[in-house]
Amino acid sequence: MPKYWLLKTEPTTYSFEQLQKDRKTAWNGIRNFQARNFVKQIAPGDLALIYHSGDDRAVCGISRAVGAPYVEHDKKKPGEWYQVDLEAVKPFKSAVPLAQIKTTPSLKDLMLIRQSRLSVMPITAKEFETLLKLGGTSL
DNA sequence: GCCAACGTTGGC
DNA sequence: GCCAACGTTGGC
Repeated sequence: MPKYWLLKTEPTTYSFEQLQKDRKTAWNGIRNFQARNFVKQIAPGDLALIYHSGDDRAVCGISRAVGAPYVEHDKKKPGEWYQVDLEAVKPFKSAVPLAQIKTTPSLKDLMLIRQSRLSVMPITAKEFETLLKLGGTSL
């Protein structure tokens, strides 16, 4: 069984649309211990929803991990950081805005809401399904 | 090791 | 533009 994740990105830096164009990318640049610990737990085949922070503030598509996480070194920030390769699966028919997430009772426990700065977080299968439904999309 | 100052992220 | 939350840095 795949696990489910929510990955946050600033769309002016790297957007889901860009991932669709690239088809596959190394999801990197994570420099936060809590987020890194989650990245290490991502397994090939896991599904990750992509959330745009900043002006969009919406969940806009589905991606899949295509390999195991691997080490990324950073001279400016010593330590072992991790990245993972993702492929675009499909965009949401309609993006699910943060405001809607906040008013949806079954999504009230999303870490996104409680800890807005965390960039990688696990979500439950139920939360994943709920978000897909709100986005008018199925796999 | 503590804490104040500062920087960054992200929402409003 | 502002503020809250959190992380980082540097003085002691």
